[in-house]
Amino acid sequence: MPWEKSFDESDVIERTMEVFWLKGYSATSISDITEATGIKRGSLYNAFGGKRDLFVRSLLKYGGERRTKKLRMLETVDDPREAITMFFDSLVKASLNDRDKKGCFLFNTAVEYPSHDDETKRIVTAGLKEVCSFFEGRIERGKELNLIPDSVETRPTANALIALVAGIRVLGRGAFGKSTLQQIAQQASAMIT
Amino acid sequence: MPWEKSFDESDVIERTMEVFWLKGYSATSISDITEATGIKRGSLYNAFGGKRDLFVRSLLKYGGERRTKKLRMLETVDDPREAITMFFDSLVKASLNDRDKKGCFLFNTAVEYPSHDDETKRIVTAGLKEVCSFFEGRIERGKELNLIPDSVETRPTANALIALVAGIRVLGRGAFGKSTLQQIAQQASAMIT
DNA sequence: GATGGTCTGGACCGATCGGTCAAGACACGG
DNA sequence: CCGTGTCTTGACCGATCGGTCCAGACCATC
Repeated sequence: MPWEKSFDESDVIERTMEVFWLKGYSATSISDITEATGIKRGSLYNAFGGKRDLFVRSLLKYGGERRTKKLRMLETVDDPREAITMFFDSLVKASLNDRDKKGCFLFNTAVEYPSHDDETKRIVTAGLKEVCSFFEGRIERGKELNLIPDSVETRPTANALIALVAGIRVLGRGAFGKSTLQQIAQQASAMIT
Repeated sequence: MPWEKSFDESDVIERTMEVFWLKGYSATSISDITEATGIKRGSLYNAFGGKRDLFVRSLLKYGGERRTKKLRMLETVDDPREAITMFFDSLVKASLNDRDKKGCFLFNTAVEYPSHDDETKRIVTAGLKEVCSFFEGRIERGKELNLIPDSVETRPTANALIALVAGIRVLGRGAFGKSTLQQIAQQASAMIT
């Protein structure tokens, strides 16, 4: 058979993801993507389909490579309180190092809500639930180990934590500065003690 | 002099605001606005300028009429803890009654960050600071009245509260349901006791 | 009722949008 | 070295984008 593709699909999606991540779905044009990837229009459509397909692939790649890996790694930390604290610290660190102020692809997409179809919404919701489950799991584990008091209610606290994540990611897009984000992370840790 | 405008500018901005609020800046077209307002293209440009001007006017109207009025009203409540609780309750209620899932215009805009110019960013930041100041003021007042313990740190707590507001508004756009939002609000109240 | 000013409606503008397509470049099996 | 089938390229498509413009509708003034 004939002639392989001249590019690596995963690389192209990675670059595509960064454009969508920064500008959002509506404000990103196909031309933005061809410029960012160096792939010409026709090849893009031949390889991936249309704009929506590129977006969904980007979202899935974001979830699989960034979020899931990170959460699995944190679940190996002995002290579940530390796992949660580390999660928030890395969040703040990521926001401060984020020179383009991209924020979090997942939350950005959640806010773009009405521009997206059901499949996209489902992916976003699943991603958020995954983080939520991580918090719940760590809180429960902390109770088992008597590191987190039973007075901490698992579900409400997990939900509040993910709300704080949303806050850090949204406000970190430019509205608020370093010390503010750090204080939010500090309060998050305080919720589980 | 001749002939007044056939429409009320404030009404037109109100309808325009709702379109921007729902769809965001990039995904909203001038045609969307002419359809929502019934005002023809030429008149719109004659009266307001361009798309960006319409957006800024919408943002300012949102801040002045919705946020500021509400905060002033809540500041008259005797118990500052109750003022904060009421704020979160009304937030949850608004999110649940929000059939279009518009969320909060301010946070939606904050997430659309790179599509906007400096003036817009300034308006958004000022709006968020206003809410933050409200929280700080209420917490301080609560301490004066010995209703809020001194162990509650004013600034970090205020920042965490606004992060929770962001969370409710973002997650309330469709990802999470009623009980989740209520639990977040409940945790917010718990932070100041 | 003629004049002068503002506002309205909608045709029109070039640019750009997402998407298509056909011609050519290329690597394989025969 | 000739098909055969895939991938690349850039021209091209109709639709829509934000924005402009002007003829005509309209009211106040004289």
